[in-house]
Amino acid sequence: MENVNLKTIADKLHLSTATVSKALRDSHEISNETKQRVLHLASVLNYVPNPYASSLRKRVSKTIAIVIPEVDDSFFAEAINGIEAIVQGKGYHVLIYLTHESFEKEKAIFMDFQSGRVDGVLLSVSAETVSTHHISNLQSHQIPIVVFDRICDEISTAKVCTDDYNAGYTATKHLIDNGYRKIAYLSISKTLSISGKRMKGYSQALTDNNIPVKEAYIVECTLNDEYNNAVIRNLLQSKSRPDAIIASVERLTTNIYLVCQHLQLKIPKDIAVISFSNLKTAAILNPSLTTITQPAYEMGKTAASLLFKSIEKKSFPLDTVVQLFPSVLIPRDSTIKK
Amino acid sequence: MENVNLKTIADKLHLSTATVSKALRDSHEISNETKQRVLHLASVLNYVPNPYASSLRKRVSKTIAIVIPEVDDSFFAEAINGIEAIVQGKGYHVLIYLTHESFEKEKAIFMDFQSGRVDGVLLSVSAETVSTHHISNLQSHQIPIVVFDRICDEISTAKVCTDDYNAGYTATKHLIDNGYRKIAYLSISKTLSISGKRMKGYSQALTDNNIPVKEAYIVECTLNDEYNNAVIRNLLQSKSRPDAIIASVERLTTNIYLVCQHLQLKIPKDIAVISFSNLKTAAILNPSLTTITQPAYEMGKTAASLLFKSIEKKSFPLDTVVQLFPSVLIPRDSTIKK
DNA sequence: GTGAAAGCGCTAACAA
DNA sequence: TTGTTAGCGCTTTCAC
Repeated sequence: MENVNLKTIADKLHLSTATVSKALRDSHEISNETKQRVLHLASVLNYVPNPYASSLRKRVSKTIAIVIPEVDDSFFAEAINGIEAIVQGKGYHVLIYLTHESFEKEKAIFMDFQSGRVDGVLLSVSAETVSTHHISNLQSHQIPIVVFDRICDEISTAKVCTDDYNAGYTATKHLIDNGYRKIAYLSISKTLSISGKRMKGYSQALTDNNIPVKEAYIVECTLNDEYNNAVIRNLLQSKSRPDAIIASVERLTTNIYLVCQHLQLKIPKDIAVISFSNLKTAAILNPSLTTITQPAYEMGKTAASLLFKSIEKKSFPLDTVVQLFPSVLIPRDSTIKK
Repeated sequence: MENVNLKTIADKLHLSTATVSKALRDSHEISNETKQRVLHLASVLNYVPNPYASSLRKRVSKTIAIVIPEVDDSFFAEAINGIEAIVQGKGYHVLIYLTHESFEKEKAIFMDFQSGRVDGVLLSVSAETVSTHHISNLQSHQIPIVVFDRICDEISTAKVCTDDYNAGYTATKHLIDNGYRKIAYLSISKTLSISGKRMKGYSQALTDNNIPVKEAYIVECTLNDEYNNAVIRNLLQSKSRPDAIIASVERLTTNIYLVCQHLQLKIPKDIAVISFSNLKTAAILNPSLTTITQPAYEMGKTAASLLFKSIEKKSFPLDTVVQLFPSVLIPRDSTIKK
């Protein structure tokens, strides 16, 4: 099949490409009759404009990027759905990039964006991200960026997130209220802001309840299941075994449950478990899992909407926007002794 | 910050853009000294080539598309990881499109691809997809397509999938072997090939074991949780209640478990459950879930590799390739009475 | 209301 | 080895 372009149509109709172009974009300069003829032929010939020619000329790509650590996570999956709902309506396209928690990858991706490949970026930073030059650097190229969930306080742009300090505090308080005092916290990064804030909430809740914060109870996990299992096993076999665990990310849940099974520790009798999680299966786990759940879909929608506000009106001041969403603690059996 | 392009570099170095272009692409025509000077200045100026200019000129986008029904599903999430692993290595970019099971959306997306936006497409068809014109139409524009998991027999291109007939048969046989005979099948689409094949395996297994196939036991579900819950509730409250359920997609698991909880039906005593699923939490559900699990990551990798074979060598015959992966039945407590 | 011409940034053929 | 030129397909002045 031939590739049909403006010239094809122009030639057949004895018009110029300029006229055809304008007709297709419904310009007022063009007579109705011409518009009809052009539109008709275009549809007959199945004309689809070349987006790259248009991008090159207009310096606009009609494309945004989503840069996230991973997809195999309910929060990000749901957030993508929210983003997509907005993007869809705008007729934009979505490039997706997974950093797998690598700062190097994140930097390389952002470097590439200087090319004008995308009109805006939705970012959730990697666990390894320790500086924000790549971000501000891109901003200096007038590419709007909205960070969501895993934000960086340092960068000056719109932030869509939950109140992680409070969430950490609430989770810890919930455990304390249910009779647990030896509470461990599984982090995924020392540097990640959300992890840090959740942890601060955790420490503060302990302190407020006269429970000393124990270094040994703060454990850093990774992307590696083997490693995480080992770390969790160690924790649960240590002589001062905790009686509760807070998992700062969804994916640690399975590790914890399996290690407990393996060690024949009963949840919540021997050990309580609460997880930051959007897992649909939380309610049907054995036992059902108490979660801190974020409004992922709404956060995705909001992040995308903000980004488009800036794309559509570049004077829109992203840097002043902080959209804080409430996350909710959903108490289930994993933290409540019968 | 200024946008630096070939001309910027050429001017500063008193070279032509052609020379700079060639130098950057390490052409043998260019002297080493010139290459060094160009490379150096490019890195100093932070030059990033405009991908759309290059795409326009070379008629190659260095971009592929993933078109899938949804992301919030472990199979697709893992498949994306596999795809990304390959794409990453090729220096390609990934556009992602979610059809949310809508045939209309799928068609519109494929229509757009005629523009040359992508060099290839990885597709898992929507549940509503009833014809394949949009696919063959795109193929006639020389865009290679690889279908994975949810394939269409009619289209002539590479297919990466599991043996769904066998999987359906095996699942059913497993239930029969464990003493269940009133086995229901939850489908998501009458037209979807994988759903049909899994169902055929189901029927055949029943027939082979002298169990009549009951229409009432074959239930079509949707994307709507409310609706699915109602349908499942009906099924489980009917006077001829089944004693086992096969869920043809992962996301129905939570519905089934919750309805059972609600109706106070015990799994697997009152009702067995087996699901096509890649859920990481399968092993820690209450009770642990027997699954038919597909090698999603490998399938994603294979699909992407095949696509690139065709992109890189357009004579590569995709249409003869069918990569059948084995899915595995992982028996757990949800189908095995104690 | 329509068209000619220039140009977005890059690459490829061809000249020098 | 380097440069000139043309052009990918589209949009946008500006002239008619």
